[in-house]
Amino acid sequence: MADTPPLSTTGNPALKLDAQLCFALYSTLLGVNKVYRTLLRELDLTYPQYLVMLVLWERDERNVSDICSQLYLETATLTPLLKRLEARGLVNRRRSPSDERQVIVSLSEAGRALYAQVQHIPGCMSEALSCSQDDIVALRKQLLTLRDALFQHV
Amino acid sequence: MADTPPLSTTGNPALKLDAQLCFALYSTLLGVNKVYRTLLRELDLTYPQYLVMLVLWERDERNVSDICSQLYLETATLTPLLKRLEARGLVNRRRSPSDERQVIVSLSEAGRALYAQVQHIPGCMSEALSCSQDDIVALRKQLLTLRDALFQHV
DNA sequence: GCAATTTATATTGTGCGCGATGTAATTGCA
DNA sequence: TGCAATTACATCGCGCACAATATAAATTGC
Repeated sequence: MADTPPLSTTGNPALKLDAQLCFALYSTLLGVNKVYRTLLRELDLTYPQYLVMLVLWERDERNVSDICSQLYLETATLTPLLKRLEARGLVNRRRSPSDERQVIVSLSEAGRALYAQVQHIPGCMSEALSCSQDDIVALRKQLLTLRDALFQHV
Repeated sequence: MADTPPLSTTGNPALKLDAQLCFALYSTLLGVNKVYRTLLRELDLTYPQYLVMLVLWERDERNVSDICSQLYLETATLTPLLKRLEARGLVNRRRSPSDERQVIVSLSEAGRALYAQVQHIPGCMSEALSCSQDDIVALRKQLLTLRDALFQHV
């Protein structure tokens, strides 16, 4: 039954695209990225670069693995990204004197100053989501539960 | 106020990473991809490739822009992906005789046969999400509402 | 009937995102 | 003390994802 030729009327309903939570997540994120691209274009930042700036604005002087774990990314992703931010003059990178294996990432003056230029972004995104603040809070909570389950599973 | 040096106690609360719905979405999708990578490794498929196969299993013989619009992707993303699936022998690509601009994508015999090998995947993913079916349905619905708002906004 | 426009797909360049692998610094422990 | 194991980061290769651009086919307007 399950492995018969997949005609739309006979296929496994769980394999239908429009039934899948993961595709809803995936395609929604495509939309999020699209909106962020327009919001961040004038700052010449990508969304992942913006995320790195957000974590540094919250707490400066962090090593790479700190940033990795907060953003759920691998160093293979962040090392080149941080080098691009350094090349743009937004962050500095230096080895920790106490542990030469660690690279300490810190905001440059320009990186700190950029904070003033992103104040409107949460509001713009909120508007794009056109969704009540209560819904946003509830949805965020549900997603974090999912995220924990997914990362725990692997 | 908003553009003072971003100390963690004085910064704009809306710019805190852990308050952001979009980061919850982003990081949750990283987890989804991680789980799919392990599930799809034995089939040697990536998640976007799996999505293309899903849409073809639902309805075969579709042109590229059909697939693009159903997956919310651009042709610049799908054209190389489809060529890789063709090189793997899972799909065929041919120009439409009635409109030479269109490329019709269809399942090969191997592509159809692969359907039998993915029957367990929704169940595995469901388990990884460790979340009630009702929650999944509700969450999916909320995400689709968000997605519509985001794509309408741009 | 043919130029202008639109449509469908392809190409190029840039930036993620990560598995696999490498290297140097540090730690642990016999 | 010495050396194996671990940790922190970097590098490489591949596959998305898309903006910008190109090209050819089809359609429209006149």
